[in-house]
Amino acid sequence: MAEKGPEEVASLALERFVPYRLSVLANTVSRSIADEYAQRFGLTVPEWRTLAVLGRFAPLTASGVCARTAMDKVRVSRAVARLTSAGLLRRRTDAEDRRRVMLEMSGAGREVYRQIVPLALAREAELLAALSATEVKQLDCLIEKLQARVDSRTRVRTG
Amino acid sequence: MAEKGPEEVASLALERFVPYRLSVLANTVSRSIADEYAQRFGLTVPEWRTLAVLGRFAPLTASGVCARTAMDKVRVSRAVARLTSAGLLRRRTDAEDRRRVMLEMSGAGREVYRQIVPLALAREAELLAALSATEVKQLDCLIEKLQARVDSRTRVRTG
DNA sequence: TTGAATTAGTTTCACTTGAAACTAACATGG
DNA sequence: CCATGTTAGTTTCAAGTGAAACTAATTCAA
Repeated sequence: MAEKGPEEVASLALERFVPYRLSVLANTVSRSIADEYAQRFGLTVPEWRTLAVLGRFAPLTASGVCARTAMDKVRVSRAVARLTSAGLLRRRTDAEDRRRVMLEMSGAGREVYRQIVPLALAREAELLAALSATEVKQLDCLIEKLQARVDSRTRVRTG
Repeated sequence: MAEKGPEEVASLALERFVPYRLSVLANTVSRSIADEYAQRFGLTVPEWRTLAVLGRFAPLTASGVCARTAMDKVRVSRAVARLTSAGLLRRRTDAEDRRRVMLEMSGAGREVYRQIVPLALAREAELLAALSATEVKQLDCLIEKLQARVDSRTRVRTG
């Protein structure tokens, strides 16, 4: 990309480097949303993600949560432990296979979920308000393609 | 976005949720590059970022590194400490203001930099190979707009 | 059967992280 | 001057993290 003479050392403009920019953007976004989850609901990101997938796919096993949240089993295990002791989740050992723990939200969990979903959607909308409808579609498409790219490179680590 | 009847609770498809997707993408990308830096050079991401900005703007103070890497002063302080003890950086107390530490790469640091820059650029190119030239420009533009959006919302924390 | 291999989930441990407290040096108003 | 405030950078401490080790349950092969 950058031209360089015979004696010149290649240099790199960090502020133009896509991996860096993606990382900064994603962290800024995550951080600001995470702060709000923490303040209003006392939830961390792994906890919120766990609720999010249980809101759509309950009951799920812990590994089902892993598969749908891109979190490893250690994070899921801890998120589930905290949510359970906070009374937001119910755990039930599967009778079919007693290694498995079936997870679903309690009434209190559903109540938190009911409140947090519109908030999450509003934050997303607020972010995407920086873009036109066309750009939002472009973004969707670009993320999809880039993720497919890195997935094909990186061996998928299913905890 | 999602339709819902009077009794239905709003739900959220995590796999379509932009903040989540951005986070997963950025982390996958960062992780795969970080693994390579670690294997080949024994460098962490904060260390590499520090070298990257010193490669273009040396000499810099620690807070200059902060400003150009979006890292807080604690991270920079530690990255600088490790790089210095690895012999890749030279620290010199500024005579003008003895609180300040002027940083620049040592010969060994420049050698590592010289090797790591092409590798970083190659990894970026490999990622962007998933996209057409037009899409690369779109990506650039979208990241810019989204970052500007979150910067205007989030108070900038200059350590 | 039964013993080896596999799978689900938890715990341990060494490491990273960042807010807050801290140290040292500079600036400024009285 | 000197006391008060501010700035540069470091250290502390209480979390979060994930690889590896672990426990317990299931499957599979001989």
